Amino acid sequence: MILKSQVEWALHCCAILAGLPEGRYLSTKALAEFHGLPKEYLSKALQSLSQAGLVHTTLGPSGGYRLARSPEELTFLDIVEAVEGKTRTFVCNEIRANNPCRPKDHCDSAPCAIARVMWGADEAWRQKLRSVTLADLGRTLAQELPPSLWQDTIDWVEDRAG
Amino acid sequence: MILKSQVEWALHCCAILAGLPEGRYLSTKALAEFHGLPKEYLSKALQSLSQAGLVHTTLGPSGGYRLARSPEELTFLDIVEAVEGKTRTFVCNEIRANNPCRPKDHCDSAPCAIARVMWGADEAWRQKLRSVTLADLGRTLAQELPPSLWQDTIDWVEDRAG
DNA sequence: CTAAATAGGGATATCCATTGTCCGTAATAG
DNA sequence: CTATTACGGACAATGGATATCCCTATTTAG
Ligand code: SF4
Ligand code: SF4
Repeated sequence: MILKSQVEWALHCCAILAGLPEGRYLSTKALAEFHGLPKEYLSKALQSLSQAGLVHTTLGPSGGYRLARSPEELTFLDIVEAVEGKTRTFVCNEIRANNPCRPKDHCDSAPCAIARVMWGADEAWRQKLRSVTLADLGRTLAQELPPSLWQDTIDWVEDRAG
Repeated sequence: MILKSQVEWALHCCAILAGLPEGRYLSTKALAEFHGLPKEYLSKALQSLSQAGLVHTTLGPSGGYRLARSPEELTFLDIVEAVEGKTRTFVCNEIRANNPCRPKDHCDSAPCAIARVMWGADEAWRQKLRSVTLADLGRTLAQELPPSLWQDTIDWVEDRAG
């Protein structure tokens, strides 16, 4: 059970978009070149972000993507769920219904204990992702990256932004 | 990103094994019939449990599986990791290495901030699973299931146990 | 106005993990 | 000895993830 690589791509792209000057847009082409990713396929991930309403887009030359909300209001969970979907990682196939001892008219009112535990763990995972915003990530990166690399990256983005 | 169904199967089988009288064994065949699952494939899941040391096995007629430890010492995480593996759900492909601004001699000492957040969420998920034991599950089930069904199931298992 | 660049989306091919089946081998109980 | 079992290797079927290609509508640059 491994998250799709599109999740990593989307997170990186959002991290870059978070540093974009107000009102500017960055194209799929620029994002793909920056990360060394296949442009067409990365486009699918960005479309997921767009459909989820996390980013805003414009067409034409100098078009592309920008964040739809402030980095303070965009969490890791938003991005992960946009790409990976909101389905819980544990699916219950109701195999308890096959229990040969069970009377035919028996009807289960509630999800069983096993499913509840698994869903609880799933929720803990989501809660952790919900607790970190893009703004938090930006602060950490600014602290940890060598200042020159950080500045060069900002310049590169600004240069390619439409 | 969805857990394999073998995880659900393994959890259900362990729940049954937890109710097995001391020293008795329950075969793949019985477990498969009880849950309405393909015997050969369920066998793979049980082999995973065996390789992880969670269950003890014997061969021959009246052979099968029993728990290797007390239900108090067996957590959901043990079972999930035995079947699903211990690999973290977020894999880092080091796409930051493709950043065109990065000097060629640059060497990343630590995993980046994005990966750390994702791995933190993964750990929260595991921690939650680690906090529930098979004994906890047994107590919940005994409380929630209709007493007659509970008793019938115990009898069925006892009848099929070698 | 025209041409180039862009997001979006459908169709398709490839790869790979999951799911499932089959069979041979060694061990063990009766 | 015989039936039953766990175990493991080989293999097929399925489906989701990955990746590419191409067409369309829209918008900006010139
Ligand atoms: S996880 Fe619970 S609800 Fe789902 S099949 Fe198993 S017993 Fe039933
Ligand atoms: S998640 Fe972090 S370590 Fe992994 S590729 Fe992205 S930046 Fe690099």
